[in-house]
Amino acid sequence: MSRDHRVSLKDVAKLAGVDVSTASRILGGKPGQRISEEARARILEAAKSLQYQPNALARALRTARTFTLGLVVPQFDNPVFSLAIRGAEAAAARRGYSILIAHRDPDHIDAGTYERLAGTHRVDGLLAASLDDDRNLIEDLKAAQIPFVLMNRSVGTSPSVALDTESAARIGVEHLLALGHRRVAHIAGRLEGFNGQARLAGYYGALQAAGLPADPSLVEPAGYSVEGGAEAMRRLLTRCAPLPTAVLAATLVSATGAIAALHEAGISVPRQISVIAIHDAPIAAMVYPALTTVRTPLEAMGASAAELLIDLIEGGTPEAVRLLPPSGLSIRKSTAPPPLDSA
Amino acid sequence: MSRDHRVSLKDVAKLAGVDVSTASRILGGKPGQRISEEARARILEAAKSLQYQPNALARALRTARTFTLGLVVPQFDNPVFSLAIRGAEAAAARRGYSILIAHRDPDHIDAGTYERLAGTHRVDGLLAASLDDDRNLIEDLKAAQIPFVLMNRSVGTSPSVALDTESAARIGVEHLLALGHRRVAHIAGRLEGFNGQARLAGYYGALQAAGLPADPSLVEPAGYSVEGGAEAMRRLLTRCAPLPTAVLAATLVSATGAIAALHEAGISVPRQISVIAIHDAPIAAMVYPALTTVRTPLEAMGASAAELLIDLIEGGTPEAVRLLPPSGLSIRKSTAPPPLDSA
DNA sequence: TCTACTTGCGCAAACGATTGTTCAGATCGC
DNA sequence: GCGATCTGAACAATCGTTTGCGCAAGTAGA
Repeated sequence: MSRDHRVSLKDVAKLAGVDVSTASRILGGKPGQRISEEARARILEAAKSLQYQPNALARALRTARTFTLGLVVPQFDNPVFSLAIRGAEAAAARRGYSILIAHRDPDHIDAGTYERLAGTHRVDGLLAASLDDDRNLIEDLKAAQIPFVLMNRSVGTSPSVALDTESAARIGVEHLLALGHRRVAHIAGRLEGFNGQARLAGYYGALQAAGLPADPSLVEPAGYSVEGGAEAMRRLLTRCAPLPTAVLAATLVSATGAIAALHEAGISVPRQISVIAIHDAPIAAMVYPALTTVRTPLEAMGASAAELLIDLIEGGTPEAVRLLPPSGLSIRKSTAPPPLDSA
Repeated sequence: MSRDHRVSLKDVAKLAGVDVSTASRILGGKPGQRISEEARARILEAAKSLQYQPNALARALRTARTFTLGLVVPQFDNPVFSLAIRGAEAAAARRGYSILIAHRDPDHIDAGTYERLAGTHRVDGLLAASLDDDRNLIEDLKAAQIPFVLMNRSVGTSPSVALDTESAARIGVEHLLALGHRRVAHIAGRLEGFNGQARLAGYYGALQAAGLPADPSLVEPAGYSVEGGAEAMRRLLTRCAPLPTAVLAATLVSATGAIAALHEAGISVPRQISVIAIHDAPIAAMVYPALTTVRTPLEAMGASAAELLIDLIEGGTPEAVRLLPPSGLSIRKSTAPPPLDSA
């Protein structure tokens, strides 16, 4: 691992007394090569004694394969994405790929990010996580014929791995209904996006299945920030005539904002109003009261996206659109039966 | 950006009617080249019309410079590291570098991670974030003569960017003292590590400066998990004869655990016991009561580490060990004057 | 007008691998 | 014993750049 004279195939070949091409066939080549046992042993021996490490650059230049995946995320400090990154990195590593990360400011449209990754760095494929549906981007990637997988959302038939947010929302509402709640509000993300739509469907679906009316005045968009969640909660508190007894929050982040707003208003969680959030992460246990959540497989989403992308790159014709089901509830302290006088 | 026939320097040169070497000198070379204005214009024009993007692989092969930094982190889903990653990515991008990430399981010692990055991927340098001092690793990197920068800790004179945790701890304690507290406990991380030592020094330093005794029974190690923080708080509650009226927690995570334990014990925060934490992130505002924190420049740490590494790579002889001072307090709801009867 | 620079650019050799082709020697059938 | 076949390994081109060197033309000085 000395820097000044990195050992190359040439050194290995010289030591083993063979041509570099022969060394290459043993060390890097496909298995079906005709090489004598004797030479193979000498080459392996030489490679080991010199601590040979192939130069990925040279190999990539020749073969046009970098074994590198480009990962574009809108925010690193969102648990949804950090867990997904971790899953993707692990899965990629298992299959011999590395990950080149790039940040993409969601507000500042900049297709250059993808082009730099694909054109200059020659990544083999792109993992695109984003908060909203970006149809232009998808068209560009398709036109460029570069393998890509969408993460955290699904658009048309483009390859993607997303969460089954509809089921997650349904499960969340069902838990509240099982506790006895009949008036359940929904603090949504953005209603128009892929996940926003799915949550809404799950929320209404669960209510209807229980024979409850779908009341749009109980739904309040909040975006994906703490403050957004708090404001949405305040709006619900002032607007709703009989207050809801429970709330389904789109994400951990908006749930915590909502809880803060309830504290401010002097409303006890869960005694007066229960709160359940979609997604689970360590921070759910850290807020007060600890949040009951619907567990979603964030890490698996990253892993699955990486797997799918690699399958795509390596030429399989894999199933293209995956939706990962939630993996159950983490019942903590923020949900309870409704107050007795609410009936 | 079509895939099948990527445009190379040869294409540009042909279109401009010059040799590839000439095109290279204009497009990639250093500024001080002797080229006619006329040729330069033709080449630039050709490059633009063909949408030429240089192949970083080929360039790297020739120049032995990849303009890529390897970033090794022990956990992606820790706010300390996700913010640092974001800072590092942004700073690197500003200087034309990309970041290749690798996870390194802190429990599973595996030097291979670094070797793969340096040997196979040929990154220009390594950004090493870790939870504990890893002297072997440092020796290896030094021996390999590969530029590296330690993040979030400092060991000897190795290049590093860490937080001035000692000042952070001191500032935290000073805030508590200013509110009138005289009996301040410390929920520490791990006492032996770089940051653990620094926090302890800051904590004792502030107490001594105020003429207060240094009482080791008020210091309780907790590790870096929510549950660790809770257990440490419980131990303090049972052990300390007059209870402390305030607590300095090593991190956001242990602070939330501590608060949970206080809630369980029926102790009101901040009325009976104040809590202040080191580090600041959105979740600080989300716990109840909202945490007062000492703000530390996590994103700047990542950025500064990347900057320093790039300086190192590009041959400057920059100041090697940086300690970033905290940037003040975020005073929220978890600190208040001590109860009147505590004096 | 002749030498001596300067200028602008092309030639060709790298960088470190992969891979199609060639080629010498061994093996085989007859 | 001789041509055909097979085997194992070397030869050489190639991927897309960068860069030392040399060469022709132009310019200047004497």
